[in-house]
Amino acid sequence: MAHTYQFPRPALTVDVVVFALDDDQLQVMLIERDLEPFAGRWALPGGFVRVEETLDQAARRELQEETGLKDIFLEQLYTFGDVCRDPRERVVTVAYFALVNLVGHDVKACTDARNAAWFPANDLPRLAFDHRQIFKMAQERLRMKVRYQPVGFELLPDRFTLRQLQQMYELILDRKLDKRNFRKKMLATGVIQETNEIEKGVAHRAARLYRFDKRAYRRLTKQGFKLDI
Amino acid sequence: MAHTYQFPRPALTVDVVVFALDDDQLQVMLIERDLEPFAGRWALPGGFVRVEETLDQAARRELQEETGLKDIFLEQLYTFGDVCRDPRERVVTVAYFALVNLVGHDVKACTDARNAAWFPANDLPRLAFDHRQIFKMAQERLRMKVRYQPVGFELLPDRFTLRQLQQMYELILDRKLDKRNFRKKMLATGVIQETNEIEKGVAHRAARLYRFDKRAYRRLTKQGFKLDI
DNA sequence: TTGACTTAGTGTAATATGCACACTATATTA
DNA sequence: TAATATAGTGTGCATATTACACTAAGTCAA
Repeated sequence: MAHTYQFPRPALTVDVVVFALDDDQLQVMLIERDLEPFAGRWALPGGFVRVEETLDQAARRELQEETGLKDIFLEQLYTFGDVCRDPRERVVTVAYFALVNLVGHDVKACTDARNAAWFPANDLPRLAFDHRQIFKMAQERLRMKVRYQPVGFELLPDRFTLRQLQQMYELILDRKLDKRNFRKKMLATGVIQETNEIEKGVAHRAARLYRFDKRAYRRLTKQGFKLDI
Repeated sequence: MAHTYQFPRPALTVDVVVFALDDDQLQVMLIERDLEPFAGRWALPGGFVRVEETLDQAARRELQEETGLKDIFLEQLYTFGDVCRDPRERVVTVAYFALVNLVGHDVKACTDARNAAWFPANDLPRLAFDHRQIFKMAQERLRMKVRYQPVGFELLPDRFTLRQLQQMYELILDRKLDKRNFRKKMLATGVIQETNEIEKGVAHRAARLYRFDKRAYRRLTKQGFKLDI
């Protein structure tokens, strides 16, 4: 079925930069393209926006179809509209970034038979289209955002140690932080709460587990906060 | 001439929230719609993206066509893609925000015979479509941005007094600032330079004029800065 | 010319925040 | 039970933030 318009229209897509946290690496989800252009090259998950769905819905749908990830933190990043970013025709893409904790989110390799895999954020392969540029903006946004919003908890499991939390910040910001100052500041914000549990299965003194206080979390997500680290 | 695609495509537009600074008000540029839907209602300037132009180019072109404004500060804000934001058909719009100083930028009422005018930001009329929501996000972005980037100088004339600069911050942030602390901090950033000139035609002691240091300005625009006011 | 008025321009002291820094406690494993 | 690995904790110095009030210089009108 054909659709006809008086004036030519750009195609509209969404692309998603999904970040996850490995033990000691920040990871990004990529899929392998099987069609031209850039067949065989890795690319960000994404696809066309349908006329009956919002942009957010399109991003979530494509993400689930291509990687199996669902119900994750997703936020609009920027819209890329260079005329020649796709060699075939004019394609404007609304880029998103997403954060997910690896525990409880299996990546299936997936409905449209494309290969999906995690790559370390600081060692990505060559990407299709302008996806490298999109990734860089997502990384920059994550760095900025993490400093004044309690974002990033989405990268951790439900219960976590302060060590894990600090390591997350260190991976995102790409620098070492002082343990005592970090704990002091983080606890002062009130976003995390002590639990009675401690971690299990470690070959040394076990650390206390914390969880984040959803009430404070929501409040600070709106108001912003100063975690000047 | 008709254009046919295999799948339906949303229309793609740009809309621009233009801020300017009056003596004692933050102003926003609006145009009066002469066509349905929302005929007679005020709306943000904007229009369709052409396939041979980037999104930024589209925003600049529409702005010039509808308001006569050109060569102004322009930055992408967010892309609005709710399914029913335009009652006629699916329209996705890439919103921009712009800053302009009123001196030297006449608003003509304009090529496509629509009425263009400035309105005080805190007393806008009812707007067409979801433009109220777009405006609110632009205002919020401006508030956030002004605190850690030397943006906002675009709202002032080439030479300005510290009083004008402080008033601009007060209007954007909607709160009073301490004069001495403001001057201290602002001068400490190094973005503004003293000139030998003083203001003219005022009925009281004339204030020194300053200009902003373009070199420092560009550096701090990239690096970010902390003007914790 | 002078007095009234209006805004420009300036410094300090108290408080809060940021930052650097090292040892003891507790669990596991051999 | 000794070795090892990480957890967990406080202080002092430097810097930044804030609150706050008077004199200086110009215009204008009587």
